[in-house]
Amino acid sequence: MSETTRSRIVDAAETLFYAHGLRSVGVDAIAAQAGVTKRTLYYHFESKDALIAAYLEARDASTRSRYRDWLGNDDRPLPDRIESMFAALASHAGQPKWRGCGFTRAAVELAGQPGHPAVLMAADHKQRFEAWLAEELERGGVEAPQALARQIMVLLEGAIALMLVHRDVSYAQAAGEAAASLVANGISSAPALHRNMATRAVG
Amino acid sequence: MSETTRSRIVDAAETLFYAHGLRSVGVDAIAAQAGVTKRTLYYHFESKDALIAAYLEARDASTRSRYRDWLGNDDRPLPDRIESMFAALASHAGQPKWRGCGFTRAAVELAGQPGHPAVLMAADHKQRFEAWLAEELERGGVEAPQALARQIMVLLEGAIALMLVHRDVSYAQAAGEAAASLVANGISSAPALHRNMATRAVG
DNA sequence: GTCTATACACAGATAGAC
DNA sequence: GTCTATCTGTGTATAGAC
Repeated sequence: MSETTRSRIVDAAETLFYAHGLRSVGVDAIAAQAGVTKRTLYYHFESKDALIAAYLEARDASTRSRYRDWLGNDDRPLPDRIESMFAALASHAGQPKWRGCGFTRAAVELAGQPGHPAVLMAADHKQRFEAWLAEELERGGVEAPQALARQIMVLLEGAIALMLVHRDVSYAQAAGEAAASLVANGISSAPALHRNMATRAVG
Repeated sequence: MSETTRSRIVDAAETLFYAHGLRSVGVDAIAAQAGVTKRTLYYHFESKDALIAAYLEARDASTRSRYRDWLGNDDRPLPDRIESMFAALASHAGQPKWRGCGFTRAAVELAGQPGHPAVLMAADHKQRFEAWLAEELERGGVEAPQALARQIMVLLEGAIALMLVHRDVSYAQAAGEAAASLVANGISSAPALHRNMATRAVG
């Protein structure tokens, strides 16, 4: 079947691109991993760039649904849900095969080519993610959901980058505590309900 | 002179590696940019990896001194100084040639080779940076300087990554406001002195 | 649709003259 | 110390048979 061949190629591309990066992986390696020849790969994909696009498109939905699971849908307080999301990220990042965010890494690798399709796809993904976060925050009763979503994005992104550099998942915990504090302070402006941010942040 | 030739090569490497990435730039291009031949380049550097190391070493001191300038040394309140640092980052990131953090980008490009010297240099640089931040926070009277320095690192790193992806410097502003709030709350635990984080964060 | 074989450019690195 | 010329591997992509 053509569909299964194509999907095998995409699976191989996902595995190798995420593990080693875009430029480090050649189409030879992807074809070999998929169990086909280069010629077959080029029958299904016009170019390596098209394969990169297919790789990122496959990751988009799965990544967002993963974070949806991490945030959860229960009736717990929103700050706790946010902190749980960061805790799940830390656990995920501790796995040996974890290599950060595939979208950010693609944008970084192609930073010299701002118009590259993969860079645009990365920006779209991040924007959709941020919009989803804002929706969740709004449903949770946050006063300024968009501004807060942006700050949580920064914390997520920074934690991922530093966990990748240092191989130390504690950055996600520090980020999660900061995020939870921001959310807690954004839900109610009554002073009595404010958590002590310094205490939480130091945790 | 041998020294000037070598430094011309390093300058060329800095320009090209930062602009286009490590793997995208070949030694041919660096030699051409430096005005020497490949053979001369290989007389001064054992390998491309050695050249990459020289590139990162040259960036280490300059990057840290740049942030030192941005933070300033005056007697303004620490939260304002931190926010100024993020504002300066935003201004810097708005320049057309800006391409994010060279160290993070190196670590990302080489994520598939965790033991690579450049990855270790990136980790060292980040660690030194974080230690410097902690010192400054401690001098500013912050209660938990190390934990706070780590959170500010996360905010810096995340802002840089998202500015690179979106080409939108407002992420640095959002991060700066969050950082200033964290610092303000970390200086004094007296409730009356706590800034309203939500108000600041939305700004 | 999938194969074998190959074109063509460019990568990092080296030989040996001057 | 710097040059011209070259080696060898690998990169993306293609020709043409089956």
